[in-house]
Amino acid sequence: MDAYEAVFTALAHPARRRILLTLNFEGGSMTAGEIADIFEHAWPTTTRHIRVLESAGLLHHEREGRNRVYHIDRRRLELVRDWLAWFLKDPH
Amino acid sequence: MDAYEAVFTALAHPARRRILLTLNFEGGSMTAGEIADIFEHAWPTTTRHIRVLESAGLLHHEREGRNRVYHIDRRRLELVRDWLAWFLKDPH
DNA sequence: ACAATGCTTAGCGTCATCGCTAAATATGCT
DNA sequence: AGCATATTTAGCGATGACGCTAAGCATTGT
Repeated sequence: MDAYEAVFTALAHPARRRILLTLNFEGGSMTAGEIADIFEHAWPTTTRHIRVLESAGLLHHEREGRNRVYHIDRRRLELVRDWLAWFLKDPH
Repeated sequence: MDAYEAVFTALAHPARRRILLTLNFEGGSMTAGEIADIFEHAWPTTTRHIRVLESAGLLHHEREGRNRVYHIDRRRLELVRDWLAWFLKDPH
């Protein structure tokens, strides 16, 4: 699966966009539990969304005791910005 | 369906991203047939992709004889750029 | 009026996505 | 060791996305 494909697919679901936004405004790092708490969804549902984001390279995680702390990778979003640049070259 | 949802969903499929890119480089306008020709897909498949793009507001069309000419709406892509801005505020 | 061209609509099959619940795993606490 | 906490993995069911073929419309040309 190529990079664009993975990233655009990851961004296609509102829950996943919301995870990224929340993570962003919380400073870039949150535990799985904190992320799960922003949704009404059952936790495993959120776990899967997180996995999609992570395998798109938009997140990565590290263990911290029994928590997993997820970090946003903002650089990965530049891929989208770069794709957009083909269209929005001239700022108007 | 809200605007972000429609646009991000539309961009999630490689065929649809390719339609936009091709349209962009061909000057912004192409007939349905020209668009269909860039794919191996059966024509109705492309018709549906076009419809997804159009209902996301990324395309609109007009009749011209028996052709339908599709135009890209680049302004609609600014929605994505604006969403990205939350993350990529400081240019780096 | 008829045929050809350009394109869409209808409808089907298959596979992926997304929600769920139940069970497993890993770490920490007593 | 045993229990609680944090989180994932497994697996199910419903719905939707996406490919296809066949049929339908509209416009143009003879």
